[in-house]
Amino acid sequence: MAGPEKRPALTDQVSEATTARLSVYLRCLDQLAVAGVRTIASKALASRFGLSAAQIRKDLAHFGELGVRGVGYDVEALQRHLREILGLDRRTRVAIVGAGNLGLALADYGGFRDGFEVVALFDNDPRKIGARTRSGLVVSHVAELARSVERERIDIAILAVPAAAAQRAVDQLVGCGVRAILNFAPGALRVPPTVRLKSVDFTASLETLSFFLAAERDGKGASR
Amino acid sequence: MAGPEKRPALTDQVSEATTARLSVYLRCLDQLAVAGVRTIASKALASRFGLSAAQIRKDLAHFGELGVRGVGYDVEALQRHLREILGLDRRTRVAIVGAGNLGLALADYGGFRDGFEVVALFDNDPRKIGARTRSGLVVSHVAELARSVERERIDIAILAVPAAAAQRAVDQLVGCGVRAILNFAPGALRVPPTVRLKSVDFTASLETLSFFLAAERDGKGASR
DNA sequence: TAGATTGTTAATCGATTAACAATC
DNA sequence: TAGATTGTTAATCGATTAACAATC
Repeated sequence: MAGPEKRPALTDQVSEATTARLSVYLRCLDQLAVAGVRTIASKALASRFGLSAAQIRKDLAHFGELGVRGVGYDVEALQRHLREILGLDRRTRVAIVGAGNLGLALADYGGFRDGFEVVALFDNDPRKIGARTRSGLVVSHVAELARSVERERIDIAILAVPAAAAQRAVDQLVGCGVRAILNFAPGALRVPPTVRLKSVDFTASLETLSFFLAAERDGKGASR
Repeated sequence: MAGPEKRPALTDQVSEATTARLSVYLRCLDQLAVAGVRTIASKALASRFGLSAAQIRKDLAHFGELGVRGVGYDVEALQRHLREILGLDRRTRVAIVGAGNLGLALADYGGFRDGFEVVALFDNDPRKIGARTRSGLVVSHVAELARSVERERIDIAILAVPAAAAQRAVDQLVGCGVRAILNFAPGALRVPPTVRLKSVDFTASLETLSFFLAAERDGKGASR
């Protein structure tokens, strides 16, 4: 006799690629809602980005029957669903580690979705401690990290330190109990399997473009 | 009788994923070289990040016989090869469009590889024109874009404008003949097939992390 | 020669796309 | 009912991994 059905965890079923697309779908729905569109078909949605309608339907189907056959998706309802799926229906408290150019820019960046609040900013350079961002956030010393993560109930840490300092900073964050890290430092980082690390390696992205330019220059270029 | 062998373009053979990894390999080799390591096996290299040795060998094999059987890869030689493959053996001239927090931070960011030079910075806000970054770069009006792209021989444009302005800016860049764009604005963008667009959507990455936290909270969380 | 490690081919895995029955 | 479009299953495609012959 079989044991009780153990449904596989949602995060195991849903690929990283799918998850990343959910954000893009939501952003598009926001535009549609503003434009007064009430209902949209996967095909119409697909034509807005370069994706296939089947992929959109499959991505969304992970989370239940979100559409209506013969009709399409209700824009507002799907917005609400995606917001909830992405955890955007609650406040997410963010700490930024690294108060250099990038860390400061991210602290004042206006493009995060409602719900994300940058509540702490750290650096290890004594000269930066106590400085204020334009939005009034004060730079704290990383020695305060553990205390702050607990008191401020940090959900996600954004890492904006130089590559050479990144692994140590990650280790500190993990030691403080941070479960999710968005890393802007280039290069590979190690985290224990319980911690989610997502890296935004824009230097590598830039070098990818450089690769394509070099290949085209050499006449080995793409034909696309 | 068959026509002359038409070798498929290098950029068609090599996947985007492979290309992105080349940067990471190179960064690792730089560390090894500094540490005085002369030779490294794919297996040892793999253990440094979470990748498999087979994948590294396969990635590198796209570009010729870069290793020595029975021995491994010569660190310095592989460094040189990767630099050349990635086009890092020449200067790459970069323009940044958008002089907000992020654009200014990127203009002064110290982490780009040698060879990348930020030579121009644009905005459409008259109040920002003429301002100087810490490194002395002057903000120009986007109306100057076409002239500047030609005169400054811009290779790559970095887009750091708000989401709402991104598509228009992309269209302008494309109109000016820019062939490669690194985009930091969230959301989907359209470019003609001749232009390489690489997006760094860190807001989507942040929302991905938020998704995992939400899933774990609901007990649907990952088991990994 | 024996041991090690590559480059490459074959097997596996996962993600995307196509097709279609279900159903509004 | 006819037309449209979903959710889902099957087919395709591509990328990763495993295996091994080549060779230092």
